[in-house]
Amino acid sequence: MRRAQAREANRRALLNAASALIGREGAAVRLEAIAAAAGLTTGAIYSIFGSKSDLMVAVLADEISRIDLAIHPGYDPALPLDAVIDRYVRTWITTYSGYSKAQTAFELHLLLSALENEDLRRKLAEMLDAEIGQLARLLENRVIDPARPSERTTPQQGMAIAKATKAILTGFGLRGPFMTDISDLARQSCLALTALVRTPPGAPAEH
Amino acid sequence: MRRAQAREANRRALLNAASALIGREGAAVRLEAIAAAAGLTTGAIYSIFGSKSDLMVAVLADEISRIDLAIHPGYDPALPLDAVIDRYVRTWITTYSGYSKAQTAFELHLLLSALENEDLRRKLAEMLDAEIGQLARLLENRVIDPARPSERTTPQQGMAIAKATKAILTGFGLRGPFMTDISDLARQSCLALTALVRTPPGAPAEH
Amino acid sequence: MRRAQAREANRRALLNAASALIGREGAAVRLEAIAAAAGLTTGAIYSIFGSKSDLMVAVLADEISRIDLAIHPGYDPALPLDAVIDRYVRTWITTYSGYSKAQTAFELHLLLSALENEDLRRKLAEMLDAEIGQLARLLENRVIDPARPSERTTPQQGMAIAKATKAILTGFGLRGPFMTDISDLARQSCLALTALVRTPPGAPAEH
Amino acid sequence: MRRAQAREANRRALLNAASALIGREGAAVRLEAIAAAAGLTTGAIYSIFGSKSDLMVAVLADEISRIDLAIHPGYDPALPLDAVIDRYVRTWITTYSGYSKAQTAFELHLLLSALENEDLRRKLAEMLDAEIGQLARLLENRVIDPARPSERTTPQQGMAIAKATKAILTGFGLRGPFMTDISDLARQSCLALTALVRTPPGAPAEH
DNA sequence: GATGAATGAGTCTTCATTCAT
DNA sequence: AATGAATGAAGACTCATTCAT
Repeated sequence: MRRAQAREANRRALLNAASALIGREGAAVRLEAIAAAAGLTTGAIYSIFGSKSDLMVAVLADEISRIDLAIHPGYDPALPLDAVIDRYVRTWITTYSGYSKAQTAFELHLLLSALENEDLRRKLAEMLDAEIGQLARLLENRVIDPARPSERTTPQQGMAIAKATKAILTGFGLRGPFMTDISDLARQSCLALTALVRTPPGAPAEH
Repeated sequence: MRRAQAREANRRALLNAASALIGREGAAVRLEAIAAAAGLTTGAIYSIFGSKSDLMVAVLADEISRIDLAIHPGYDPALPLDAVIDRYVRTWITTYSGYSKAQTAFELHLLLSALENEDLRRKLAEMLDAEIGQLARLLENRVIDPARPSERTTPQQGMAIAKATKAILTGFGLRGPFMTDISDLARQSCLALTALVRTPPGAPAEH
Repeated sequence: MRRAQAREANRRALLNAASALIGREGAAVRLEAIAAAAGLTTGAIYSIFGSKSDLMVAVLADEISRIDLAIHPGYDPALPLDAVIDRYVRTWITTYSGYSKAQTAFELHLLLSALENEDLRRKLAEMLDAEIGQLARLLENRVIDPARPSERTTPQQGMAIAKATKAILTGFGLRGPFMTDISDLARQSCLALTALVRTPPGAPAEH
Repeated sequence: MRRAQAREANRRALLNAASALIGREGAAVRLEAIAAAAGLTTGAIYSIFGSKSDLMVAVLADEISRIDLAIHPGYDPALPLDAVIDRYVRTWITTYSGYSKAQTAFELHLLLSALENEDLRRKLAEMLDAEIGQLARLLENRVIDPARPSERTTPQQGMAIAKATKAILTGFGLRGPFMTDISDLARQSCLALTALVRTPPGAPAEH
């Protein structure tokens, strides 16, 4: 029994070390560095994970479950659409501006690994889907225009705005290190996205 | 004089070969493969570009200017804002859907390198700025609402929409490999961004 | 424990192989050749020495200690100064005449590297100091003139002769490839250096 | 005729550039660097010298003739042996302490090249022989012991001391960068070498 | 006679992976 | 189960040399 515990502890140590080092140095970290940071040797990685790529998958899976744990609680159902978005984006901006370059780098590395590894790709796709789903649920059944309180977002509309919002935030996030202050524009852009579900006086142009 | 032409032809051949191979195999392509595909040798790459990483930067710059070329051939100044955006996004989608996973990966690689290398960061920032500037110029002085033809986008407004548009396209581009068909949503989202400059009947919510 | 022994054996094998090949082909030997001659692979060299240049330093240190080992096995304390020198020089000549041109070249290479690399310079300086120190200890407290057995070399005198002896041997060694047979002259010159500590009937000329 | 002059000028420029760069960077200088320093291109080197190694030979030959030009004039024939040596060594020390590391490096490079190229070796051997011959002539027919003015050095003795002196100075010269102040010891050691031709009261020990 | 663009062989170095202990 | 020494394939980069202009 104690054997199994020790092994689990080693697994954890390696996972943490890997996560930290990937954030700092990228996916090209040497296994020896990870092992050393965990107080072990490369052999242990092979004993526990089988290969570098398997270790990477494990790190991603671990990261995903960690994020899931930190998920945001429901907002007041009475809030109108733009208020929800505004709140969400403000939270995102706050969180993101606290992000170090290293963390951004870490996510890019994960994306990259996922692009090169079908297993990872699927896992990441699931994770992103779940994330979007959560936001979509937050955005559905919301009053769009306070003047017409009966008109509320459908689940499909919630999903559409969720996807667009996530996309624009991703875009601003990545371009952040290359531009000057974007937080205001990011917020206003997200609010502008509510136009996706606003029926203008004229005609909505579907393709 | 023919010497310079030959060199330029070689440069082009290398750029094309590199672009194609990176699209197929990712940024890890061997220089020898690129050189061979261009009918040259690795030495030529060093003679012309100086190093692998410099070649990469050149490829990216070339890629960007290629997209720009495909897009900006002078739009009719009479087109209203949303028509210009619609056209721009359609072109982008066409170009981008021809993009392979590997090409996306290539861009991520460059972003990452740029995060770790101040020189590269600056270069990339410049390129992105220029890119946005071009789009901004396309979007300025456009009729916003056909009903009020005298009201046109200011340069500041053009810049704001350009930034937001680029961000959202970046976001959709990156998330593409992990989502199903996003082209319609991408287009509509971009159009929704025109809300950034539309004066709603009610009150504009500045922070 | 056997692991450490095996590693040490590999270290030795690489050192010997390197020494032999450098003697035959010069400092430009390929690492692969050295590794192969030792029945190992290039990776082993990096595992054990870290780099080619570190291997080179190790070879030199080994070479020096080998000569020292061959020479200093405790000379009889009763031997007078000139006998010790005579013996020392004879050993040196024997060792050195086994030296190939390439080995001389190897030492020149190291000297050069040391002139261009402060780290190496210090290391080499230490090694040379130690070498001289050993010889100096061999030469101190020796009877200078059998007729006056109570008069013995001081440590300072031992050091002076050691330095001069080493210098002249270095000189003869380097000039060897460009001159015909110098061994007799080398030996006699070293003996002549004892004049440094012999009180001539007349006056000692200090500067 | 002007063609030939231009070519000769280019030859000189390349020779000078090569000499300077070898002194600074060693024999591993790239031809392009030499050519650039001479305001030409690598092709010119091949046109004029044929190959890198041929250029090296030409540089050495040039260097030799330059040194020959700077040769020292005869000393007063009445000076006794040790005075001549003393004077010679003092001059050497003065000259040598003005030597830059680069110059020492340059000579080492020449030695090295000579060890690897039979042509160069022969040329250098000739040069060194000539040098020693000159010193030998300076040292022959000199009074050894002022008390016995009729006893003078034979040509053979002059040659022997010359060889030994040159050797010890070479040795001290090379070890200079690795030791602290050696000038006094160098001078005294050279004077001690006169013991080679001094008949001690006892018996001279020939092998 | 000089140019300079391209060649291409030559080598060091890295690092995931294996396996005897 | 972990160690850690050795493997060995992979690849970037250098630079003397060639040759069409």
